[in-house]
Amino acid sequence: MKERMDQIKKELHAQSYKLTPQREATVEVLLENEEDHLSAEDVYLLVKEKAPEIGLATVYRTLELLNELEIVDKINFGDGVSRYDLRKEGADHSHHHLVCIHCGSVSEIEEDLLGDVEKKVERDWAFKIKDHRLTFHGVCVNCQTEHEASDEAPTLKAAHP
Amino acid sequence: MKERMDQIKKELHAQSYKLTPQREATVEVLLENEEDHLSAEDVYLLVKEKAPEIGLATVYRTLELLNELEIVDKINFGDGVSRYDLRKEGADHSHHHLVCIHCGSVSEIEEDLLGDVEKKVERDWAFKIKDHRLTFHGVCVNCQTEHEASDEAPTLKAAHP
DNA sequence: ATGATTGCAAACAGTTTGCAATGAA
DNA sequence: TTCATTGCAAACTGTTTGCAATCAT
Repeated sequence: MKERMDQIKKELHAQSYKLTPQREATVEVLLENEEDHLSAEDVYLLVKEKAPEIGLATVYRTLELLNELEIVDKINFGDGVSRYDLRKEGADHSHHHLVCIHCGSVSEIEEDLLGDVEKKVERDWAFKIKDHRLTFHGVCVNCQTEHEASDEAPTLKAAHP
Repeated sequence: MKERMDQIKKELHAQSYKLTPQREATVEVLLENEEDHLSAEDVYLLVKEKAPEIGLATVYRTLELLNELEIVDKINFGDGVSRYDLRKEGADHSHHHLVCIHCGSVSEIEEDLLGDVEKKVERDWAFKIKDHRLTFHGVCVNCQTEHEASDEAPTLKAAHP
């Protein structure tokens, strides 16, 4: 985690952006909540604990900056809120998401499942792909078992295989 | 197109929703602009030509209704606007989109490219998929050729193969 | 020293809602 | 007739912006 932070600092410097305490605190929050999909407001509240003077506008500006630097992906699950998802170190694409339509939980698929599909799209549609957004809407394991006999039994325990 | 309209009317009736002129005009607009990805405001302006008294709120309410009935998919390309995409007759999933990061154009892939991927996700993540959102961000054919020698020559003419 | 960055408040944009009036069934 | 639906305006929510003060370099 420390290394990732240093690397991000380096990237900011490389583009001659200043490393302010506010930016540092924001990145810290993102690192500490890698698993989550925080909205700007969420980030704001968490950053406030470390840097109480920070303003919401600064959080927005920082998140936008991180998005431009491709450190973070701005994603959107259809509620009217943008969420910010830290990229894995070295990842060159946004990862996939599973959104449960019962409980609202969001989990991630880090494995890239689109390799073949992208090849096909680039070939058949002559479209040069730079990034993607893939989200599945459905029912997560917990909700499947809670909500009585489903018509198709779940096979695995969840978690990334 | 006429048949699709009748079918939609039937679906409204089936759920005992009333078929008002405003709803009819809205559906008409969606049918006449199937290729586009209209925002609520876009739809509003177009519907106003047929039914000048209509209010924006009614358009929003109608689009939400159509979304619930799965006649339309509410999609979001990351600008802060929801867009409404008419489903193909009988389609049980949202189709895929290609968004050009140069010119902003959006085109559609109607072929379902996710069959295998979904099988894998359902199996390995024990997630019951109900729908998906897949968008590729990249450079469309036009922009590839305009913007000088790209490092990889486009092979096809675009359009759905 | 100096231009980038910040906090604040005000401005915006898209969407939702309360309510009296209207209209489809 | 009767309850869903509409139009309007006002309310809301998330996000952006202008500006003087501040701070990293």
